Order: sequence, then structure tokens, then C-alpha cells
Amino acid sequence: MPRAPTTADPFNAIAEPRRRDILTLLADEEWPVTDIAERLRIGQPSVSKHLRVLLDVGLVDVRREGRQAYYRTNATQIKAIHDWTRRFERYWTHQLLRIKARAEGRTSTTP
Amino acid sequence: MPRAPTTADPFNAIAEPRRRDILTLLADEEWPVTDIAERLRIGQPSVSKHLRVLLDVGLVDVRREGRQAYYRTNATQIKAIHDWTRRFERYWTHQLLRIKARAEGRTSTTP
DNA sequence: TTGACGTATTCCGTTATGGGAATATGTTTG
DNA sequence: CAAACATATTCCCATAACGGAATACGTCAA
Repeated sequence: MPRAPTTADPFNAIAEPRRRDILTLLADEEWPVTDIAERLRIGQPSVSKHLRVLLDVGLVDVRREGRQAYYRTNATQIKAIHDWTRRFERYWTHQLLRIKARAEGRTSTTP
Repeated sequence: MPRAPTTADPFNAIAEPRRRDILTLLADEEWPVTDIAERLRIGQPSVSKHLRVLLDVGLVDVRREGRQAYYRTNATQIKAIHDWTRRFERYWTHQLLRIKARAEGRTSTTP
């Protein structure tokens, strides 16, 4: 069984750094494809392909106007990832506390 | 250029659902490989391979004791993902407000 | 209509996946 | 030492990624 397609879910979609860049860029305002390509220094076909993936997963929305396509981040899908990671929030907090405690020469159980 | 290896970074590593399951299981306490396989109904070699990926990325720690290897989630790497998603927090909040407003028959600009 | 423009898709080629089965490595026990 | 046990690795294979180049579409302008 090969790796799941990038369009399988938001987790797979955001694994690609450039797609994360695109999502960040499109968070505040919509942009047409060419502008995205210019700003991020990516070839237009690549941008189109990345946007295709993001669109399939629902991470972006499109607004077609004439021959241009304005894309914009739809953050609701990112929430799913955020919610998953949030369950570990207390662990890295504890880890930090432990590290801090060790650095100060005392154990985490005796604060 | 193919897709980045799963060991490239935590984003790629957690794209696989079973690896997320493993991380969730190992969050509270350490477990040996066989126990993980039993609890999650995955073959032992598969578990070992997933753990290998997670270990390379630093998402788990190991404690070897005799012939057993106790793995445990190291959540500090998950924080990187959490931090990235957190930057979009306000967007889905706004989106929800917009949806709610629309459902109540008023625009988001006139709350 | 023809041509220019903006976007999307297709065709490469290289690389990696994840599962199962078999096997290798290392450790404990009798 | 040999057998049992725990874990790791290798082999096999179908699937798919990503980038770049070329090309196909759809739309707008002259």
C-alpha cells in the first residue's frame, strides 16, 4: 500500500512546504494564480497543481472572474489539524517544565 | 522531484494516520512494540517501521531494556505543527462567526 | 477571427511509500 | 548451547508524488 494521496486529508496536503507557504499567503486576502507564482517564486503550473490539491481537500476556495481565478485560504480544515495537535499541548508544557527544573538542579516532582 | 520523505519533518511524519494513532497512544505512557501492535491491531513489522520514522523525526523517544524497547511520544516536535496551525486560529473563528451570522439572517458586518 | 493572456492539464523521470512475509539481530531462559 | 522471545530489517510491488516543459482550454481585446 503506497502513501496516501496528498488529497486524502489536510494532514497529507500540508505536508508539502510550498503548500503551507501558499496557505499562509492566501490567509489574509485572495490572489490570482500568477501573483502567487511570482510572490513565492514557483512556476505557474506547479502553483496550479498545488492549488488543485488544496482545493480538493477544501483548504482553499476559488472565485472565478473572467480568465482569472482568485484563491483564498479556507482555514476551517486547518482547525482539524490544530485540534489534533492541541491534545498534546500539556505534554510539551510539562516537558519544558521538566527541562527547566533539571536546569535549575531540582526535580520536576519537587517544584 | 518526488514527495519529501516521511522522515523529512514532523509534518510529513504525521501525515500517516497510523502514526498519529501511535503518537496518541504513547502520549501518556511508554509502551513496548508488541503492545502497541496489539492495541492498534497493526503488524509488528509495520509498527517498528512507523516507530523508526517517528524516531528519526524526534516524535518519540526510546528506552531500551533488555530485549524490549519502550517508546514514548516526545511532543516537542508536535509543537512546531501546533504553532503553524495556530496562526490561522482567528480565521476559522471569523469564518464561524460569518456562518453563524448568515444563519441568523444578518451580515457579518452588522453584528 | 486572430492573437494574447491566465489557468489547467498532460507527459516525462526519479524517488519513496506502506503492508505482509520472511529473515536477521539481539536478549533471556532452561 | 539451544530454544524462545522482542524488535528490526529486507524484499517485493502497486501507487503516486513533484518539478519542468509542452500543451490544452477558456476568455478578453483588437
